Amino acid sequence: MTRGPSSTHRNGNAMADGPHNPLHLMLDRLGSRRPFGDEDRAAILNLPYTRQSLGAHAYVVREGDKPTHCCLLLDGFLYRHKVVGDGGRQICAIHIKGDLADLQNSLLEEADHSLQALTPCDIAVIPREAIRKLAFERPAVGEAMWRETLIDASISREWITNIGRRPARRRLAHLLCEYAVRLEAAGLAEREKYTLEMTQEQLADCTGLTPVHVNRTLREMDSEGLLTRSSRSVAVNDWSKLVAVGDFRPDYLHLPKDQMDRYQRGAGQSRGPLGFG
Amino acid sequence: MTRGPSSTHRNGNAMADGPHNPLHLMLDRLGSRRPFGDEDRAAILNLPYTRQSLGAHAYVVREGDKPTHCCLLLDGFLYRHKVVGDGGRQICAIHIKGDLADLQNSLLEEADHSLQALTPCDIAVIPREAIRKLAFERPAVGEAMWRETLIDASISREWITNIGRRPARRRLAHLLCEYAVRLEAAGLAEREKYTLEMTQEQLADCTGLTPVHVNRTLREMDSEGLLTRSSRSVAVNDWSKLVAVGDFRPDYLHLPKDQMDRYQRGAGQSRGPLGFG
DNA sequence: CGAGCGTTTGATCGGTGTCAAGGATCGTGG
DNA sequence: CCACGATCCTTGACACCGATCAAACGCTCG
Repeated sequence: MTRGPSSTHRNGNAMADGPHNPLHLMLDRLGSRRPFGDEDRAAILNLPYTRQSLGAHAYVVREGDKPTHCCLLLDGFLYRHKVVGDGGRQICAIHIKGDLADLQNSLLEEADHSLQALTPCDIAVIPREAIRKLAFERPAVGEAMWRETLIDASISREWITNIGRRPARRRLAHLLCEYAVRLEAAGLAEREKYTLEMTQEQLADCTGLTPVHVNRTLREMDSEGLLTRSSRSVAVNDWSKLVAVGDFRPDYLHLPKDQMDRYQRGAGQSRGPLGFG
Repeated sequence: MTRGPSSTHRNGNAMADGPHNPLHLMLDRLGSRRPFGDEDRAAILNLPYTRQSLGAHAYVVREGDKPTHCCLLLDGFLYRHKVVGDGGRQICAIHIKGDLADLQNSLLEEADHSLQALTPCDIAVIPREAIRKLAFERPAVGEAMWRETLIDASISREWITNIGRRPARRRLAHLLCEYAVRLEAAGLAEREKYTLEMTQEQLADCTGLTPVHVNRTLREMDSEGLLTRSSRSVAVNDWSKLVAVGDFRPDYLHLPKDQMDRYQRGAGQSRGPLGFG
């Protein structure tokens, strides 16, 4: 239940940019908007890190911890959540391969929420001091990291809106759209056919609903032909319809422009009133 | 309804740190955790800015805009909100005097939500390029600004949790606690007696409830003696009880340590089960 | 084959939303 | 200083979405 088993260690050195350095993932992510110069690249690839494997449900950070490291997700899925006084759990973010899952812990002293493995994961754990040093010595990298945290915050705002102002159907559809677009944008799946690595209980914790109600709603959407489920995988039968039901506009994901165009108007709707109640 | 009337202009110059420079507010906020050196201080105080007065409901930024400036709130209250397809509004943040209300717009190209005046406001509007330049040339300042955005994100996560997993009573109580603590921490009011600059409709838009239900719930809390309302001001009769009802733990606000101690345990409860349903 | 977990289903309850109307308050102009 | 309109607050009756409780079902993996 806590930290996973296998763990290799390795430090920055002259061979840092060998092809199997997992920090390439971080480099790609941070450099996606504007490519880095050689020195910036080298600085990222020379970051010290420890590689770890986590079993499902393993904690990376617990609420209240004073984190010493940040976490780059190399494979699998992580989620972040908070717990309320009566035991309820609220998931406030899902992370996919390539995400820097808790950059905020590099500057804030105490973790205000927990970070946990959704599926078995591989992560690279980077000392928070190294992250800070990099951020402030190499402005281009610092900007990219700051930017990542800002996008994370933008997604949080959309979740607030989703949970606060959309009924269950739309709420779930919106989550499915977001998940699909992020997976596809990361090159991990097609937006119309992917594996949803969440139980219905976890979906409920993302959306502020009950597992039972998630079940009924999903089932309803399935029987209407909106989507097709089998075990954990989801096939979206009609993307533009799902977008309409979910009231989904991807602007808040702040994707690179070329990617944005693919989602901008799944069916032509944008700000107008909603179809497909 | 849009931008307010009066507007003086002024640029960075040798007299920048005169006593009436409104950027002192920014300096105090950013330097609250760790004081700046002289050069950092000067760099902040020499930032170019334009001063503006806004009427209530005036927009500073609209969703979809490509902002060219960031906004330092000198006086009054601002709020940020998103609108869903069927017209519902969700407020996702409240800003008080001294807040840098939309720092994210310094790095993200397109505003993913609107920024609007809750009350008549004075703001200083700073070119986004100047903010970026400052952030990356003066690491100590950049770190403080990044940190501000991270705290903002932390509050967003708490709102997700509040809206997603707490019933109306707790939800409202939580919001009242947060507001009180932030006001007091900024030296603007006492946490047990302050003016709540929001209509019940706006409270509803913060909490994902209906105005009618906000009214009943508030009224119920009033008649129970939890709080006393008169026009817009709120007197908290029993802080520790409100904290208990609101399931409020202030850690997520990441206040400076000395301030934190005052709120940490209003009544001794912390993670345990809740009293006062 | 059994245990454990996740899904499905039905019956019922209750918290919040909706609709509608009346009352209070406040700023503004006559 | 009063009248007026606009905005906000208050209240009641009722509807409904989603929660709760409880049980059975179906995978999947030792």
